[in-house]
Amino acid sequence: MRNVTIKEVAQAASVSTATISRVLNKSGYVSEDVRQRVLETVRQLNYRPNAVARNLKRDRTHCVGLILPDMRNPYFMRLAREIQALLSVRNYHILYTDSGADASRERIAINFMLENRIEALVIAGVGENADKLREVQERGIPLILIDRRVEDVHTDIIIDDNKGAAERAVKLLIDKGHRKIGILCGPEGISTADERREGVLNALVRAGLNYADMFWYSGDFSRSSGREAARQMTRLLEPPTAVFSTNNEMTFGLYLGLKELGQPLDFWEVASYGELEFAPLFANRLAYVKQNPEAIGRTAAELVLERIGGSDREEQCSEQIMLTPDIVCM
Amino acid sequence: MRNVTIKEVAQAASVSTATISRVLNKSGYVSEDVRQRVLETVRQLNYRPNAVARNLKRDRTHCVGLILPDMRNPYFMRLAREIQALLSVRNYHILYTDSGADASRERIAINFMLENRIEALVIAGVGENADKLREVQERGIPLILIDRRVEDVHTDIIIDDNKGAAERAVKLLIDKGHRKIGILCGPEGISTADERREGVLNALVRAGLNYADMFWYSGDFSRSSGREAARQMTRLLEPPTAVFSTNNEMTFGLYLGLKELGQPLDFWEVASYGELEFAPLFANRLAYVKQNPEAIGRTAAELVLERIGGSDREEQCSEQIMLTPDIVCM
DNA sequence: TTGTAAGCGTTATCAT
DNA sequence: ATGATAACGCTTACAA
Repeated sequence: MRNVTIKEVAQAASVSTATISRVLNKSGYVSEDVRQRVLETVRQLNYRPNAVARNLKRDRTHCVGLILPDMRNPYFMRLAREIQALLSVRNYHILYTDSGADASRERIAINFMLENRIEALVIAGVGENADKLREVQERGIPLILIDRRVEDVHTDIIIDDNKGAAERAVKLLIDKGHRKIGILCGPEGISTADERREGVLNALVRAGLNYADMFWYSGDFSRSSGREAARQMTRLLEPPTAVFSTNNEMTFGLYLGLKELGQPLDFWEVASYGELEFAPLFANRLAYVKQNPEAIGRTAAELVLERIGGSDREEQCSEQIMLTPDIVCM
Repeated sequence: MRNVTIKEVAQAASVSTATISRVLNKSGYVSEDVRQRVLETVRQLNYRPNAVARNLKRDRTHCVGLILPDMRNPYFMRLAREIQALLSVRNYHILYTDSGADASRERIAINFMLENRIEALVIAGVGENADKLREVQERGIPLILIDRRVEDVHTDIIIDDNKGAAERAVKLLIDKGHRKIGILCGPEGISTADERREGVLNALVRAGLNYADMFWYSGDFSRSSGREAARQMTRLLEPPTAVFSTNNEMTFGLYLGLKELGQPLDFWEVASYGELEFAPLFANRLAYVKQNPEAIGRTAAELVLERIGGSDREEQCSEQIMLTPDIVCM
């Protein structure tokens, strides 16, 4: 069954396409009986307007792009869900891509979205596509960074106080008396990783501890790198007595690693940046930085609507919205 | 910076729009020097073709719709990620909606997708929109059901052998000697819930056990209903000695409930339909039906491509692909 | 090898 | 209150 066009509806209802359009968009005047007749014909022919044509004509798509590094991470999905929920109320829809934390896939996704004339882009970027992101801006598309900064891109951003929170988390370990701490870092270049590392350093310095006394593990925010860290740290002659993991997936991996190694899960005092959903089930000796992905999502959605629908003053100031997460001890 | 149109590029390169189009699409003949000149101009003007216009003209959007009931459930997200990965290789993109297991939101999403002329729809439906789904089919859009059936909709479907797997899981509990089992059911009307319930009944009948001797809890596949089940079951004068939970979220909730009630996590022998990512960390007395969302995603993606690109024989047979999950004991 | 122009399905302006 | 009709930005016969 081919799709019916507005022209065919017009013919069937013996009115002009303009009238059909007016009825369907509730724009302009149309007499009640004609309106009824049109509506009836629309129903009979099961007419469904072609949004592609409408988008071309109106030069708006009601689509917002969303690019995230991993849709299996509940943190990002809670965030995504919140955005979607809020935008859908205003009849905006999401073109969603999982970049897999891969710069080239991210580029492809941005290009696709550009060609499809998304009206705004929300992205937790891998950090290497500053040029593309600037292009987005130059084309007048509101760009909203979430979770991570991108060097040389200046725009709205919604982000944790990564440094501060990491510092507090590590301080907590130090206050409990730990002097040798395993630090599981994320990939350099990702702003969250860098800032959290800075926070760690701050905490050490303030406590008069030595950088070199810690065990530094450089991971990639993945589960498997957390696992690997566990393996390495248990093998040390003098293993750390506590661990600070800079993201939730690595923390998860750390526990998986301990389990595989036959060690008890409370082998270390652990502090984690980011929550583990299942932590309440078993954890003791665990503290975590409680992020609020829903808040980020909500703020992002509001900002999108503001920027899209907003006034036409060309230069709006870009906002940096910083969230201060709590630290939760189990 | 307004978007440049093909016309402007043509002017700047002093050729016709047709030539630009030919260069960019590598279609038809164009001399090498003109080609170079065009490419250069395209670069200089930073021209980016308008996919909306192209889609209208070509009558294809390269978009596939995906509707899932909950993007926070890792099961669905693993599935979604796999679909996306495979489709993106063939330059297809995903229009993704979280229906929140809500029929009316699902309707809205389907309508939106219909208007936006998606080329195929993959959906784990709530079950109440058979009419809409049939409309999708009638419009010639390949429809692929995953995970759940929808009554009166006949099309490709990729699905677990829910009944068989549930039966085996319950048999396992019975074989271990359990005679009073708590059964955590999902919402009636959702095919997975219904089929798993059937599987349970089969297992009971085959073992000569009495329906009425079990504790039946009717939940909604959510974490909180699992929690509530734990509360009710521990309050019984004669609590069950084992539990079969018909989905992963309820199993999670069950454990959360136990924890809140101050009970040990191995209070019950548990069998769960669907995996808990963190189960390896603590679980004993847990068996689970190991689903394979990646396989479902992969199969769905392949089917989409086959249906879209496939030959034009109008009537292709619809396939029912049934996966047989293993049961894993921890 | 290149250009002209019709048309994709809408919306919106201008007549009437 | 309604109808013609010119766009929107592209692709693709068809001409040249």
